Amino acid sequence: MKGTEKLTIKDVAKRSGFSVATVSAVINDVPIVSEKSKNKILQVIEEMGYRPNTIARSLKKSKTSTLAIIVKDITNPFYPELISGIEEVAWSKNYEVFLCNTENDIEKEKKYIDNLISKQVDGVFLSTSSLDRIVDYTVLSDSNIPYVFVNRKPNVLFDNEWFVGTDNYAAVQKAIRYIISKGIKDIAFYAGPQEYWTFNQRLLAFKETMEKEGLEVKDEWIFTREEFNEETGYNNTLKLIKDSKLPECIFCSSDPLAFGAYKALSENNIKVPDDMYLMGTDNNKFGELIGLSSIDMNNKQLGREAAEVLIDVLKNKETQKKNEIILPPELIIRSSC
Amino acid sequence: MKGTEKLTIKDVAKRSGFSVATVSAVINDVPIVSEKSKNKILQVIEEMGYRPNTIARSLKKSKTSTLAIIVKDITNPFYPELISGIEEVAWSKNYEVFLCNTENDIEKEKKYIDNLISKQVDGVFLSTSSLDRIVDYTVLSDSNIPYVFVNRKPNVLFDNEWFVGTDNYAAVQKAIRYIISKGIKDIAFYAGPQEYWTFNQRLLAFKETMEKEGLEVKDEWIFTREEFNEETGYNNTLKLIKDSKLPECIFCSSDPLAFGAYKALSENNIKVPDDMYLMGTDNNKFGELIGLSSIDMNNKQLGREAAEVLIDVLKNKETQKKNEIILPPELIIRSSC
DNA sequence: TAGATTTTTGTAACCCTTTACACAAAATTT
DNA sequence: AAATTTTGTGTAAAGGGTTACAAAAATCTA
Repeated sequence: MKGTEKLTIKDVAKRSGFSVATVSAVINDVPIVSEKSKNKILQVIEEMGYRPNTIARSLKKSKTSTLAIIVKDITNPFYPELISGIEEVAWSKNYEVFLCNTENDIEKEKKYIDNLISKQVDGVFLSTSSLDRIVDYTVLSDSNIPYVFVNRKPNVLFDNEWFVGTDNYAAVQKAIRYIISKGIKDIAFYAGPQEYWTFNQRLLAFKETMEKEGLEVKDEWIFTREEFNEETGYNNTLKLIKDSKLPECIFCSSDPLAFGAYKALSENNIKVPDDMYLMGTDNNKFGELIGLSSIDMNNKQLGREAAEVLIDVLKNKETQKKNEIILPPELIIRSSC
Repeated sequence: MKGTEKLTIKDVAKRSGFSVATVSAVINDVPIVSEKSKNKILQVIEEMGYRPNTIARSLKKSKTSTLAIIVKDITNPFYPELISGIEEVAWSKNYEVFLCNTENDIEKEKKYIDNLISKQVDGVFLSTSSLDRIVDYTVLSDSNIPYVFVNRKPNVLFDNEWFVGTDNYAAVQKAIRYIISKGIKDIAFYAGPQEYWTFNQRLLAFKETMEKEGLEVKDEWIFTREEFNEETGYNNTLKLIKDSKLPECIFCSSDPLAFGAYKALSENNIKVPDDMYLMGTDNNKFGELIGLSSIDMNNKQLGREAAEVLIDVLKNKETQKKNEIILPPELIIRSSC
C-alpha cells in the first residue's frame, strides 16, 4: 500500500477493532493474544503496510538494537573482512550497525563516541585502541554501553571490558620458526607502529623467538616506522638495500609492507624467493598475485566472535565468557618462502 | 562525571534553575536565551556530563540524523573507498551511517530496507541496484525517505530518484582508444555480469568504440560470466589460451578479473606486456604490484558527491541539482600496456 | 446456573525531547 | 510613573510506542 501518511499503532488498532495494547503484544510476540485475534491483527498490519516506529520503541525500552563499529580507516584492507564478520552476526541477531571511520583523528573518535552515547547504541566495537588509551572509552561504560576491543587492545583491560583478537605472538612465532626451519638465519623485521598492541606483540614474538633459537637480531634490520603501508615497506627496503649486507628474509608485520618491499626488490632485481624470502602478515587476498606467504589472522571469524561476545554481554549483562578471547592464526605458505 | 544514573534535560533544568524549555533552547542553539542564562546552563550541562537523548529528539522531530548505505559485499575492494567518501561528508554534516551488507541476498536486502524504514533513517545510499529493479526501492519514497543510487542504477530513473555515478561508457571508450592508439587490433573483453548498469555500459562502450574504429569484435573474445572476481578472470584466460589464436590485449571490466588473468598468463608463460597487453578497471591500489594499467573511477569522490546530493535533498526537499550526476573517470597507465 | 478461574483485552502512564503559546520581567517610550 | 514594547522563561501537549494493572469475556466447576 502506497501513501505518505504515517501509520501508527493506533491506526492499526482502530482498523482491526482491537486496542493498541493487543496490537503491540502481537507485534512483540507476547503470547497473550488468542490465535484468532492475532491473525486478524497481522492481516490488518499486512494490509495497511504498517511498520512499527522503532524510534518510539527505543525510547520506551531504552534499547535501540543498534551497534557501532569504530575503525581507523576503512580502506585498510584488513577492516572489510572484520566488518563483514561483525555485520553477519549482528544481522542474524537483529542489530543494525553504525560504521564510524575515525580517519586517525582522535578528536573525531571522541566525538563519535559522544554521538554514539547520544544515539543510545546498545554496544560498540572498538578497533582503534592504542596501548596507552589515548581515548577514554570508559565514558561508554559510564553510560551503560558495553564495548569490546577487536584486534587491538589497550595495555590493561579493565573490568567490564572485553577483547577479541588473534594471537599475534603465536602468529609471528610460528612464521619465524617456519622460516628458520628453511635454514634461514638472517631475518629483517618490518615491525610497524609500536603503539598498537598487534604490532607490539609481533615484534616481541620476533625478538623472543630469535633469541630462543639462538639467532642474532640486528638492530639495523628492525624497522619500527610509524606506518605499515606500502610506502613504508618500499622505503624500508631501499634503505636495507643500501646497507652492505642483505638479510636472507624480510618479515613484514603487514601485507602492504610486504607489497612495498616486493616492489623495491623487483626494481633492484632482487628475486623472490631466489635471492630473498619474503613474508607478510594478514593474508590480504591480493598477496596471491605475487605468491606472498603470509599469516591469515582470520579476520572474518574475528568479527563474528566479537559480535557474539558483545551481543552475549548485551543479553546477559554478565557473560559467562571470559574477558579475553584469542583466536589462532594460520600460516599461509606460498612461493615467496 | 561518572555514574550510571541517566541524566535527562529535567535534571539539568532543576540543577540550573531554569525550565526544560530554556535548556532545550540552549542545546538547540535557538537564539532566544540571554547570554548569561545560556552560559550558566552550558556550564551545568558540562558539570553533570549531560548528553541529550537523541532518540527522544528523533521521535519528536521525526528526523534521526542517520543515513544508511546498502552494498552487496563490503569485501569487494571497490566499496571501502566509496564508503569512506560517504562517511566523510556525512560526518561533516552531522549524520551517522548504517552499513548494510546484503551478501548478494535479495531477501536480506528487502528486510534491510524494511528495517531502515522502521528505524526512520533520513536517507539511503543504494549501491546494489540491478538494471531491472529486482528490489522495489519505492517503499522508501513511500515512507518519505529519499535515496540515491550510487555507482549502479536501474534502467530507468523515476521521479524522486537520484543517481551519482562515474561515466563507465567514457571510461572504456577512452581506454580502448588508448589501446588502439598503441597499434593493437585484437582485444578480448571480460565484461562481467550484464545485469548491472556499470558492466552493461562498459561492454556497450567496447562494442561501439571498436565498431567506430572499424575493428572486429569477436564473440569468442567476449566473456560475460556472472562474476567479476579473480577466479572468473583466471578461468576466462585459461579458456582463451586454449583457443588457437590469442588476442593482443585483454581488457577487464574489473581489476580482480585482471588479477586472475595475470595469474593465468604468468602460469602459461605469457608475458605482460611483451606478449599480451592487460588493462583493468577500478584502479585497485594493489594493481600497482603488477604494473596493471587501469581506470580510476574516482570512488571516494563518488561517495562524497553522493552524500552531498542526498543531504542536499534532505535539506531542501527539492534540490536544484539534477537527478543524475556523472563523474569523469581517469585513465591510469602503468607497465601492463 | 452461580461462582470461581482463566484468558483476553483495554486504559493510561511513561520514556525524553521539542515547541507553541502564555506569561512575567525588563527595557523603552511617552 | 504609566503604558508599551521587547526579551526571557515556563507550562503542557505532543511524538509513537510499551506495559502494569484493571476490567471484561470466556471457560470451567460443582
